[in-house]
Amino acid sequence: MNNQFTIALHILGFLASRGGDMLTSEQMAHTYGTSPVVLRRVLAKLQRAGLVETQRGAGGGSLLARHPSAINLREAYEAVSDDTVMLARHPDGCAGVVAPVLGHYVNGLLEEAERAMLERLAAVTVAQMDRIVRARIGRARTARGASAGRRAS
Amino acid sequence: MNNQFTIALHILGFLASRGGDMLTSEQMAHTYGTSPVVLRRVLAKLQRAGLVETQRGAGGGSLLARHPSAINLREAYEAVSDDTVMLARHPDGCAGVVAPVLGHYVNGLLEEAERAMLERLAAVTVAQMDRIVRARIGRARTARGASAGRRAS
DNA sequence: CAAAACGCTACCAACTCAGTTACATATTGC
DNA sequence: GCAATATGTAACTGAGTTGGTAGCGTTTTG
Repeated sequence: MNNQFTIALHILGFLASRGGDMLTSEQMAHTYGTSPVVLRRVLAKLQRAGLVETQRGAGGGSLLARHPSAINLREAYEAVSDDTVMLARHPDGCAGVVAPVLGHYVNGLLEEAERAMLERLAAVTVAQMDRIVRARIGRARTARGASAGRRAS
Repeated sequence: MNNQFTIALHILGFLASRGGDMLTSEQMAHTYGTSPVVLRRVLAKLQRAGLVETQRGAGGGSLLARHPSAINLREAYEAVSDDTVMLARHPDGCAGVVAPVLGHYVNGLLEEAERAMLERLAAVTVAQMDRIVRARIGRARTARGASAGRRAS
């Protein structure tokens, strides 16, 4: 469920970059380099979480269910991670006096560490992501144009 | 390599709780609920990272290589995670104009999110962990004693 | 030399997961 | 209604991962 997060970010970022256009799973799968079915598996989770909407049939596809500024990356992570934790937890039923107490404390720590990561993800919205990607593409384009101009002159 | 982190924390915490005693992999494996070989696989990594020292032969075992206050949990994590990243990265070779740029940016974000988690882990030392576990065990003991006393009276 | 303990390799069973195939369903446009 | 297009989903497969086990060698103690 970890690679799915990367696919989810691709979907959200790609949809945002098209500014409201509907895109088919085929298109998104191709640009990511995977199969439409794999991509749709992620799309189904994002849909269940209310982040995208999809329409079936001819001319169908998917688009963002909310404004890009109202979707943060933590939501995307939670949409694709089915109740699994990132860091494995200490098992129950450890023997002795120390181990069970230690295990309980460690589990709390692991939870905190994960929360730190999720909060970092929550601080980024799809809109911010889109803005930066657009800027980079624009910069690359002008740089190319400038160097082409220099080369031409 | 993720469950190994939990085992690593068990090892470090358990060794600290014994205050410098040498413990065999058998003892530590039993309290965690796994086999000595599995535990030694983690022990080998901790040893390579310089966190524990082990002695072979009869009467052998392992102990912390440094003072518990000089070992933080991030070191433990890096000792057991062999160059693997926690969050899968965006693949190379995406098609189109947007996807490669988006992928590059997303990878930076994932790195930041992981760093946030590691920094949270780095803020905790084995000594702090040990102090809290000791306190909890002590509290549980007095509570048991008090309720036993109340019951007896 | 025997016992205890680690070190390491090889192998197995279970699990996960991306990818593929196949088929059902929904929508559009003729 | 029919054909074309797209999603929805289930089943299967092959690769990779991992915890557990067994076996053998090595080191240390007594």
